[in-house]
Amino acid sequence: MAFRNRADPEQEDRVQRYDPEKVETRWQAYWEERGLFRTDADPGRRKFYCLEMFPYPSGRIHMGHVRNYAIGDVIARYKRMKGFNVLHPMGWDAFGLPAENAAIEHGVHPARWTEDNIGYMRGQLKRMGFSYDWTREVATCEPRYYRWNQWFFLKMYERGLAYRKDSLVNWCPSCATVLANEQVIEGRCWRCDSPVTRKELKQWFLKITDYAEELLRGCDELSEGWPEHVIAMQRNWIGRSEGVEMDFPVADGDERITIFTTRPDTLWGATFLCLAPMHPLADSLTGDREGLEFLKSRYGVMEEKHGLFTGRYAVNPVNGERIPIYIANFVLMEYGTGAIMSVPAHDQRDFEFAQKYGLPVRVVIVPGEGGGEGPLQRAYEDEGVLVSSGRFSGMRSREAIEEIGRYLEEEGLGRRVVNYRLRDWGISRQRYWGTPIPIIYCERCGVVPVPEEDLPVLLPEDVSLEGKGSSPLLASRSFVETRCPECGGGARRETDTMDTFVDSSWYFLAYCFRGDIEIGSAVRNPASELRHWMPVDQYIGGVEHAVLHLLYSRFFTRVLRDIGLVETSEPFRNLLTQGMVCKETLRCPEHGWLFPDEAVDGRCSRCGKEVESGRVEKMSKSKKNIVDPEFLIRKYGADTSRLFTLFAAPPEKDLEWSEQGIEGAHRFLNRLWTVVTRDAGMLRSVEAEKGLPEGGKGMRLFRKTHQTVKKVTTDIERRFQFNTAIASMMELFNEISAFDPGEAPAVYKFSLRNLLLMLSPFSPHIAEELWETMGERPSVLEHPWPEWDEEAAREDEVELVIQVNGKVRAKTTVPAGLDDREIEEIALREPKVTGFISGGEVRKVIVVKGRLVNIVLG
RNA sequence: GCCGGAGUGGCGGAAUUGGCAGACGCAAGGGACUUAAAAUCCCUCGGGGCUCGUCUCCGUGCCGGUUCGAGUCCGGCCUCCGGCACCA
Repeated sequence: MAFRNRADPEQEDRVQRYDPEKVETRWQAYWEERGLFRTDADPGRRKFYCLEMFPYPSGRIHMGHVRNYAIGDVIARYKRMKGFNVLHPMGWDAFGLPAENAAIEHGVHPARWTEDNIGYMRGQLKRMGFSYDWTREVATCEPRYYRWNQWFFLKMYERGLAYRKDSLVNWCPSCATVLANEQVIEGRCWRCDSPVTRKELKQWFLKITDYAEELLRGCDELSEGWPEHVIAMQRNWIGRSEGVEMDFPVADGDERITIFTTRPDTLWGATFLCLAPMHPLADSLTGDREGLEFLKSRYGVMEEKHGLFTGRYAVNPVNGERIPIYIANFVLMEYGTGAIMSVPAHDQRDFEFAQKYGLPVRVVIVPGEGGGEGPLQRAYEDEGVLVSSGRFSGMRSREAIEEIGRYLEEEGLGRRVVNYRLRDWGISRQRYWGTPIPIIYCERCGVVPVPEEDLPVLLPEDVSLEGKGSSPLLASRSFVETRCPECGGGARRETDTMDTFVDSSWYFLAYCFRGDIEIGSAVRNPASELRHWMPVDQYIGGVEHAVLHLLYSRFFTRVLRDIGLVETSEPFRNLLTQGMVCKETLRCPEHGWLFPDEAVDGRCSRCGKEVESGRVEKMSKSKKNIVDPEFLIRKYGADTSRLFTLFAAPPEKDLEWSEQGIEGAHRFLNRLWTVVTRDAGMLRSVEAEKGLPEGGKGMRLFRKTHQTVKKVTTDIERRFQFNTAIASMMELFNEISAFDPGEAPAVYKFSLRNLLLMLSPFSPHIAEELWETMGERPSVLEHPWPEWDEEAAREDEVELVIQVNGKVRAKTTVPAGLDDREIEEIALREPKVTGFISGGEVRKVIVVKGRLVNIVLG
C-alpha cells in the first residue's frame, strides 16, 4: 500500500475536488485558442466528413440535440485520433415559421430573434465541448447562403425542373396560410389545431418525380450504410407500382377517359367509372355545378364516399359494355390519371361506393378451386382465377395481368405504365421568413427568371408582420415593384418564399467552403473543395427526417450532379438515426401536466394532490416531461451529460431519461478523478509499461487493458455501440481502482493512460485534465487512438464449460490452446462429470475450442 | 389494412452471427467509516426448492420445429412502438 492511504487527511486535502465547470471551461478555451478543430483539405490524409443534422435556432438546445451531437462528436474525435482529416461543421437551419410567430407575438423582427437565438445556442454548444470547425458555420437566413437557393432554383428552371401550376394545397383558415403536408397532423393544423381545408393556388414545384426511378434504385446502393427501416420508408414513399393505362371512349361523344389500374385482370368486372372532382372532363360531363362543388369540398375527406352520376356512359373497350360515369370525392387527381375503373367485386372502396349508390357487383375472380358462391359481404381483393372474362377465363391472376397487358398493347387499347406515389415538391410558401423565389412577372413577357447576376434577391427588412396570412411580401411595394429584366417595363416580383426544406437540401455542400460559399465556381471544377469533401461519410440525426429531408437531399444531390457540381449521387454514405430522448410524464388532476420539479414526493407542489405518472414519452414542452441540458451542465458538467446519454442506450434506440442514471455516470468520472489526482505524483514519475510483464497481478491488468482497447475499438467500429464501449471502460477502471499501484507502477500508468485516451472522445475535458495531471503532454486528443496487441490480449488460461446432454455440469480452468482430444480427455475425467456419465454410453463429444465441451450420452 | 422494428431481472440494457443468459450501470438490502448525515468503501442481489452446497429444478412474450446444444435459426400466434394509408 505504498501509494494509497484513504484515511490520510493530509492527502485528502491535497487532492482537489472534481469541479466540472472549472475543468471544462479551461479546456474549451485551450482548444479554441489553438484552433484545434479547424480543418483544411489535406490530400495527404484520408478525409472523413462527419455531419449532424443542423438545428433550428428555437432558443435553446434540448436533450435531443445533446444526444445527436454527443454521438457525432464521439465519431468525429475518434476518427481524428485514428488519423483521419475530419470535417465536422455546424450551422443553423435559420428560416422558418417560429421566427415569424415571435415577430407577430412579441414584435421582434425575425432576423433579430433568429440572430439572438443563434448566439445563445452557439454558446451552449461550445459549452458542451463539441469539436466543431466554427469557421465554417452557416446560417441559412444569410443572403450569402440563400442566394444559392435562388441560384439552384434558376438552374432547375432552366432544365424544366422548376415549374408553376395550379394545385390544391392544405389551407389553415385560422392561420390563413398554406401548410406543408408534414404540418398537417391528422387533418388538423399543427399549430392551432383547427381543421385543414383545401384551396386551389398557383404554386412553384420542383420535379422530383423525374428522379423517382433513380431515387428508388439508389436505395440498393444505400443498403450498406443506411438503416434498413429508413430505406424501407424511402421506397415506400416513392411507391412504385406497375399497371396499365387504358382509354374508355365516352358513349355519344368524342371524349376519352384514361384510367390507370394495377389489376387489368379485373377489367371484365368494371361496372362503372369514377373521375376525380378536379378531372378536366368532370365539368363538361355533368351539368350539376352544385353537386360538383359539393364533391370538391369533400375531396380528401375520408369519413364518407360521395358520388355524382354524370348521366353519361363509357364503353368498356374489352367487351363493348356501356357503364355509367360517376364523379367521386375519393378519387385522387394527383395519382395515376385522376380517373379509375371501378370493380366493386374486387376493390373494397369501389364495393362501398357501389353499395351506397346501388351499382352492380360482378365477380370475375374466384379464389383457387371453386367456392366464392353467394353475394359478397366485402370485396375479394386477393388474386385467384378469372371467370366471365372472355378468353382469359380460367387463367390465374398473376398470369392474366401479364397476358392482358400484352393484349391491350397489341390491340391498341392501352399501355403498360409505371406510376409513383411520389408527387412533385411544392415549394411555395405564403410566408415572410424564407428565401424569395427569384421570379418576375411581366405583363408583356410573362414569367421571367431573375438573371443570375442580379442574385441574391434580398428579403426586404421593412415588412410589417401582423399574422394576416397573405404573403407578407405583398405588402412591401419596394420589393414587389420592379423592372422586367427582358423588356425593362414595369413588373412584379413573386412574393412567395421557398419551403425551408430547400435550405436543408444542400447545406452539407456549404460547409465544404471556408468563408465564401463558392458554388458557382465549383461547377465542373475538379479542384473544388466540394469534390474533396463530398459525400458525407457519416450523417447523424433523428428518424423524424427519414423521408422528407433525406429524400429531398438525395434529389438535390442528383440534380447538382447533373449540373456538374458534385460527382456523387448520394449525399450521405452512412446514416445513423438516433432514437428519441424520452421521460415519464407527470400529471396533476388539477393542474395538468407537470414539470419534473413540480412534483415533490409524488405530490403536486402547488395543490398537494397526488401526481399520476403517465407513459414514458418523447420529451416535449407540451407534456412538460423535459430536462434542460443547461441545468445538467450546471449540476454535473458537460462530460457527465455526454457520457450518460451515450451510456444509457445504444444510439439508435430510444433513451429513457433517468435522474439516478446520470448520477451513476457522474460517480464514475468522480472516482476516476480521485484515483488519478491521488496518485498524480507517482504517475508522473514512471514510464508506462510497454512489453508484456512477467506475471502476477501486473500482467493481468496489462492484459485486461489490451482486451479493453480491443473491445472499445470494435464496439465503436461496428455499429457505434457506445454503451458497451463505456461499460467495458468502467470494467477496466474497476480493475484499476482495485489494483495496488505499488505492485507494478508502470502497468498502472499504462492502464490509466489508455483509459484516458479511450475516454477522450466521450468525456473530452476530464480526459484532457487528467492526462495533464498524469504528466502527459496535452492535448490528449492529438494523440493517436491506442492499438491493442493480440498476443498481450490473449488469455493463457480459459474456463472450460462441461455439459452433459446440453446441461452445464461442471466448469474447470484449463490452459489455452489445447487441442480437441486433450479437452475431451479433461472433460471425461472431471470428477463431477463422471457421475452423470456412468449411467449411459458416451455417444458423441462436441468440443467448441476454448469454450465448451458437450458430452452426449446414447 | 400495408411496410418496418422490438418483446431478456425491480429498471436501463449485455450476450464472437447457434455454445456459461443477465456484462456494465441504476435501484434495493446488509455492513464499514462518522457524534450524525452526505460522500466514499466492502458484501448480497432472476425465481423456486432443500440436506444451504463446488447442490438442484425452472427461467429470454406464447405454441411448435430444427439441432448434441436455441435469447439467437425456421413455422404459426400474441402484445407494444414507429412509418404510410381511399395511391386504384
